Amino acid sequence: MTLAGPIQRSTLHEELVERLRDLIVQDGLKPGEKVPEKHLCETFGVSRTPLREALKVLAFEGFVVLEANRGARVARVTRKELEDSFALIAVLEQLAGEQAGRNIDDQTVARIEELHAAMMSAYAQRDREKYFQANQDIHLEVIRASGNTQLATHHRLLDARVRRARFLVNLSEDRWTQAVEEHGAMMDCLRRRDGKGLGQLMKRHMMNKCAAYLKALDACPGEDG
Amino acid sequence: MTLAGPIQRSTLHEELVERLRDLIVQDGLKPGEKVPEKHLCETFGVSRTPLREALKVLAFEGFVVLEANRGARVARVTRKELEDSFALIAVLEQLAGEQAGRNIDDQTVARIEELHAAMMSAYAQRDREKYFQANQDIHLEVIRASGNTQLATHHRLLDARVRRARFLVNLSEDRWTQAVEEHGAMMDCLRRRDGKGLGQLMKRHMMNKCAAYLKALDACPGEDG
DNA sequence: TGACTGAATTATGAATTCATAATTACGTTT
DNA sequence: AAACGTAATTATGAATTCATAATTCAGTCA
Repeated sequence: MTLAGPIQRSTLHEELVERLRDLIVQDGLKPGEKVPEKHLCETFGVSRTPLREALKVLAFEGFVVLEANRGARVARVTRKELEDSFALIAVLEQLAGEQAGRNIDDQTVARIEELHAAMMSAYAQRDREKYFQANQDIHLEVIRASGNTQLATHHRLLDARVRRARFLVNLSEDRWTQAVEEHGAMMDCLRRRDGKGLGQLMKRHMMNKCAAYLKALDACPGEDG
Repeated sequence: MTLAGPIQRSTLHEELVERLRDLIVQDGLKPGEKVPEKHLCETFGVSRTPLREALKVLAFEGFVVLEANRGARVARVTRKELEDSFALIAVLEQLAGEQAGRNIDDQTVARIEELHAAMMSAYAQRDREKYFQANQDIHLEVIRASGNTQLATHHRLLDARVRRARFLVNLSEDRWTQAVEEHGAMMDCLRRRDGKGLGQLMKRHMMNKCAAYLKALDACPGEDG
């Protein structure tokens, strides 16, 4: 996982947006810290112009806060904001489930079955990394299957917003078991093309996930207020 | 985009984001047109740097699309995107209604009562301008009352996305009557603090609004594909 | 010794400059 | 005259420069 070093892509600022966001999400830049423009320019090997364009985008996404003539600070994500974001993600996933129930094709269901199997295998092996990846992919596939591109866009934004919390906490054994059960129920709905049921399960699943994160964050000292 | 913290309108690029978005929403720049950087710099009296920073933000908001080495074009909002956006707005407003039912205080209810009265009076006088304003304010108050800042942020984004459609079509007499009835029912729920009911009504209200816009756009030639 | 003032330093917002990619215009060839 | 290829023009992405706001730090005075 390389976070520093020279870069190349179509436009510098796009790449910088990704890099900086990763830096923040993966806690390379701590909340409340001011973003050191000069230093980042040197580590990335770019001038200030594309970096500042990237900061404008990140400010819009909510990862940094711009203060007039005082540059950018990494945004503090409060517990309340986390709750709010999860509440939104929950209803977005509910909608995704509902619409996916109507629009999904057999091929996509088959792909999700595969991902689900991979996830279950990762669970059996207690491979957190693999589990998270498969889990994430399943949610993304359902969202894609909803056919609602706006939904996908906003979900991506919100997901990035809570990803740092996900990075900080380790899910408990109990929650893991519960999550696996929930995913099993979701697959049942998907096989029956029961969008309404799937939507409700996904919403509930998200709310449970939120509760688990908040509980874990309580035990994580120094995190927000 | 955090709503908290000190407001800074003191930077050029922020002002430019607003101005350019208004330009697009109010059809000053037509969809598909390329954004004339140089010309806009002259009319706004700024250099290219802040303008380009603003374009990056607008690209992430979805109002323009950036093509590598070919600058920015005004995004085409297809009928499908409009439908998708409205579907999202609908579930967001549903959530807002639900949460508002729990959190709202008497003072806010009173303010909404006033706005509702103003809206009804505008309806009686067939004053579209006033009606729209009061209508918009009511929705915003409910969203604010939900206490969910993330919800407010994303709603604002989506609303801007469909605002151009709102700008283009004139609501029909029938739809107007229907909308007023729906708002009446919403007020009833609000008085009873019935969040669940309010949420359902708001969702339905939005879906009806969407249907009305799409129908009106069908009669509006040259609009999307 | 500690708080306050003002100069020096640094960082930031914005303009300008520069290199290069893309588009247009023109001339050649068939 | 039409199509292709090349040169000139234009527009774009990024670096650099510049003016100013903010911060730091030294020196002074209580």
